[in-house]
Amino acid sequence: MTSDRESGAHPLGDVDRLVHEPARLLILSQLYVIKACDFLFMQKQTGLTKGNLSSHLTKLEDAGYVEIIKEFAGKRPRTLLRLTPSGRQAFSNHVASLREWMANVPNQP
Amino acid sequence: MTSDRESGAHPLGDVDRLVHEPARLLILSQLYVIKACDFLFMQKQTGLTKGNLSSHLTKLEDAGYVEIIKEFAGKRPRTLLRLTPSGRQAFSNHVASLREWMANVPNQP
DNA sequence: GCACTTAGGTTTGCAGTGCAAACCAGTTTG
DNA sequence: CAAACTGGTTTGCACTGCAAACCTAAGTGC
Repeated sequence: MTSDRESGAHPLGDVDRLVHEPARLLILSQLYVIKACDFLFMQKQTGLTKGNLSSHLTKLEDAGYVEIIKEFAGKRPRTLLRLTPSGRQAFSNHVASLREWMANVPNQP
Repeated sequence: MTSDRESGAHPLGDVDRLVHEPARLLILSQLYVIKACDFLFMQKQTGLTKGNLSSHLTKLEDAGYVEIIKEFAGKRPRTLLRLTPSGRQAFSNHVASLREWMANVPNQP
């Protein structure tokens, strides 16, 4: 019964996979800077398909990382996206982990 | 018939998901520095379970990113791991993409 | 008024993946 | 000889990312 798994105290060992996903990194990094935008703007910025973007957003919303506000602009629906405080925190932590990890990766091939 | 998907020329848009996986980032970054090691050493370093490590290594081998050399140390089998040139290249590219992307992420919350 | 298109997304189907548990061949120990 | 350990590999499964298909409401041609 040797316990097989070791400590796991590595910078990347217990990374938040919800944040680590590339598409979501793009979404979060946008919101991290611009505070709020609508669905279509985000689609342009990230290059994702609507379906794809929609499901990533839902996932981020379920995690409490982004707030999805639906309102009407005139008579047309519009979806506003905003980073929640805990989303901001999670993203910031993730980037910090990456930076820390990368600090140990030498530059020269 | 609006084409839905946009260019996708973002730094993270077409990231190599084989490399991006956290467990594999750990493996590759180890090999990037130490040139070669055996299975158990890698397990200690990464904190992965054997099964998990084994399957990640197989995947990296299939991709041509690591070389898995089986030999005997006395009477006991030993598995040596080494980064291939293309693995080194792929990892290096990936880190470069991350660095580039992170350069646009502001430090302050 | 009525068909058709467009905007703005959501839901569905499916292939691919990461994970640990179960397994296995060979070796050492009691 | 049996039990336990080494050094891994294979299996089973739940989850996930993706694009295609779908949906509802607003505009447009006639």
